[in-house]
Amino acid sequence: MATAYDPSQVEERVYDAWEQAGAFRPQGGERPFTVIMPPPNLTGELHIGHALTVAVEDALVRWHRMLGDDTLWLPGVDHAAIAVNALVERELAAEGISRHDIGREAFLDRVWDFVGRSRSRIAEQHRRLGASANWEREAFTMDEARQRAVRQTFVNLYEDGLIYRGERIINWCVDCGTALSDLEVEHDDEPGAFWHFRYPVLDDDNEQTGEYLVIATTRPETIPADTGVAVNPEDERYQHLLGRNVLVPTSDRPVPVIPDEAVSIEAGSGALKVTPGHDPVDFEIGQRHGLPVLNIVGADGRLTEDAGKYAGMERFEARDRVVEDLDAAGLLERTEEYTHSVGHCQRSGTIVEPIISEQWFVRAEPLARPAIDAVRDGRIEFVPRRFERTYFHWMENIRDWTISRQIWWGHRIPVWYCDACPETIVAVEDPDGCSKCDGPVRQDEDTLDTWFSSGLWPHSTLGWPDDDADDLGRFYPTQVMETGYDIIFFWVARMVMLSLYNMRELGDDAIPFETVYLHGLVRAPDGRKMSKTLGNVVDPLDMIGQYGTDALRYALISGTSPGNDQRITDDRLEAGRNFANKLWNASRLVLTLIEQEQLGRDDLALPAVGDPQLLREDRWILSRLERTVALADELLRKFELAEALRQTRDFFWDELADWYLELAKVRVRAGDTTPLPVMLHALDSVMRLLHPFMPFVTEELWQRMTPLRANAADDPSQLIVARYPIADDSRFDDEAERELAAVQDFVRAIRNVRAERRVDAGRWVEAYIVGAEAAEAARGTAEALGQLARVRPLHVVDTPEEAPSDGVVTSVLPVGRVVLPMAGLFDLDAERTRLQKQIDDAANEVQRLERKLANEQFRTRAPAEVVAKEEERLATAGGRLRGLEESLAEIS
RNA sequence: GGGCGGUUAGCUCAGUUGGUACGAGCGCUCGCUUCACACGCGAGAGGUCACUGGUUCAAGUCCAGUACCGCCCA
Repeated sequence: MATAYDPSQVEERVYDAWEQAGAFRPQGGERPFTVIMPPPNLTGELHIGHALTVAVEDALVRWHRMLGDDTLWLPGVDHAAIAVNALVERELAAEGISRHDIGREAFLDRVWDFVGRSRSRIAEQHRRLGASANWEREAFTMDEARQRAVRQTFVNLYEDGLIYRGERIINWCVDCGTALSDLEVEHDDEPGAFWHFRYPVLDDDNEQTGEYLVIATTRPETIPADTGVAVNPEDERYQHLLGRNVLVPTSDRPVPVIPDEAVSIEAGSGALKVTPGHDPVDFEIGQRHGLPVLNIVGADGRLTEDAGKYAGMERFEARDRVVEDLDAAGLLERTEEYTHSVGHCQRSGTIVEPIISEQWFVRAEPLARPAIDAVRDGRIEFVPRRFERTYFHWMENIRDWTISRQIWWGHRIPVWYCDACPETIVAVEDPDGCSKCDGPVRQDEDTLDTWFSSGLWPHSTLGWPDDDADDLGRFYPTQVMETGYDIIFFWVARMVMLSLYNMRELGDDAIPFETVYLHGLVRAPDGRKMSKTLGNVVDPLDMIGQYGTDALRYALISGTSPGNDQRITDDRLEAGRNFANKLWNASRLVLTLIEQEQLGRDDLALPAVGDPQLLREDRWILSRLERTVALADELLRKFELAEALRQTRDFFWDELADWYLELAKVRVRAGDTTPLPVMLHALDSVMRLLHPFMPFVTEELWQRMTPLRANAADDPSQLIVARYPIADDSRFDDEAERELAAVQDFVRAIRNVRAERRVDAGRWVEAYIVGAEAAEAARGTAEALGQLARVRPLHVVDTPEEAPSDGVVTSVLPVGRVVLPMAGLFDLDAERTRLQKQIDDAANEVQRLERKLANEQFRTRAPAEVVAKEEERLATAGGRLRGLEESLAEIS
């Protein structure tokens, strides 16, 4: 074996072996454990966030697979309609053509080319990350099965009156050339201006009275679309103007002054221009007062004919021109700097334009109600819990969902219009002609929001709506949906709504998943969000190249806690690599020793509980192992992955490697091979415990060790499908744990004295251990204890009187004391200072405890166990103090 | 404007039902080519748990408020 672990020698080979063995397929079992992977976008490479998703989901999946559950992790890819549409349009633009030049069919051919390449790349990257996903079931939001699911859902919703078409004010992205839902608009505060314009007031004959109504706006370019001016009905300043008209200053068009509660008296001048065609709030005001709607911004962001002299101008250019013109006309009263919230398209970053447009909508409220109930009554649980509030808040204030998009890549809306009659046909199968008059039909040009199809993911991937979908019955509802908290609304909420709707025949089991586990963002080392523009993105494949997949996964898991962001730094990756290397070397030690001793399977069977072959340190490490197994199980069940990993790591490194292997080595060198079965068993368990987190190195080492194990015949040939450890509490051994804690204390105390007194690290010194009740443990482990502390000869005695008191350095511990004759190295002053310092510490401790126990309130109100514990502490500290004082007295 | 989260060792972060801060990794100091591992071993230093007040025998942990940082929604 090499002296260091080299991931590049292992990972690819191990992954292929798993896949060839069919280990990623559901293996059968009593309970299903299903996780549907959040489908990455078809665009681009996997980023570090995907790596976290894989690390967490794969850990859960591997754990459940090893528990013997019927485990399915179903991977897939999302077609990312707007993004991919734009990407291919950019490719075309580079060739100097637009999608309209080549037509819908040719355009989609090009997209499908791209799809093929991109999907295989994503799958390949997942393999590098070690994802044990069932690739045979890989799904795509645009494949045939998913197309059927989308159409069926659309038709059902339409027939139930939950999908409608209408003219509403929607968010329009001029760059993407499509409508967007509210969620796809991101609001940012931006510096802008508040322009105060004068609107001439008219009398009853529509003649100017010479009075002006001042109106403040951040969007002067929309003035030509004003169809009213609103004031608060309570506003004293404007009572006389109600019912009058004012002149729209760009257009010399009279519009009425109307009262509306929505207008704030304090904001601006207290008068609001009403532009129903270009503002959602104004749209509602306009509806209440029957104001006409003018649309003056076109789909390309340029002003339309209705904008009069501004027609044809780009919208922001028009803004400048309107300001200039009105200023020149003396109608600009003043300009105020103003920071306001501006909506941007999530994809393109372009400022979104609210416009009136005919679109398809989902009536959300009826779908939201059962979705609220499912979480309210606990059928679905969020981890961490606090996100349920966020979910409720959104669901309870839900608005209708704009689902049509004016792009070509995506699920085309399954609606046909008859050319010969007014009939509209909504159907799963393409109709041959009009169902009413048999005339020719045209399909709606638009496609659906990507999230409409991803909202069906938990059931569409399992075969819905096919009646004979075995997977649906076997794996639905799924157990865990693991994803980022940033897509609760986009995705999680919609999966709940649409799954409950489509699967409603199942009653309480219609839920798409039982638990929603939400991870946080992975940030750059400086705490900022990673972004391509900042240039601080961490590419997971680079990290794998440098440190190995296990190290990357260790770094991600150890830094994650549900719902919280984390930073990824080289430190963590190094820690992961070092840990893998430590596992490698500990295993190398054990394998080498077994080889040297020429032990066979029969010699390596772990002795049963109570077998005298097991010494106290054997019983100790086995006890600690079983406690770690119990703890890891408890933590994993609570989704506390980082803590489970840490506890296992600590057991392995701080107890097994640092102490047990060191103790055992001494015995083996002395010709006692009985620690080897214990070492082998402990390492075997550690590999199993860690496999979900660090699958490659554990699989590799386990396979090297397992042929040696006596009960290996019960095991499969690969760790990935072996059994996860279950705590055996008959191995718990409080006595051995107490005794070994004492041994560790003795060794540490001697090492501490040596370091403090600058004894050369290699030099052997004589020492006395005064053990009291720990004497037996010290005698039993004397050989190893001497080796670890580099002590020879070592005397274990029962009372202080049996140890020398002249020229010695003493440490008094709760479990006893250590005494080191220092001869030439002895320094009386230094020893007095040493002892005095220990006395001070002990005295402080005694004083603190005495004070606490003297408090009558504490004695009467605190639980008896707590009081007893404090009393015990006092006794120990008191004993230690007396011992120290005796030692000091002897040398004074 | 509403909601949520954060503020614990120099840095990044754990601390689940209130009972001596078990803290961890990295960094720092000192010493080690100890025959598994320098991707290592041993010994150390380092914290008024943001602030104020309250509940309690006892608060990093519960309650009220303040400050700063971040996120989401309107």
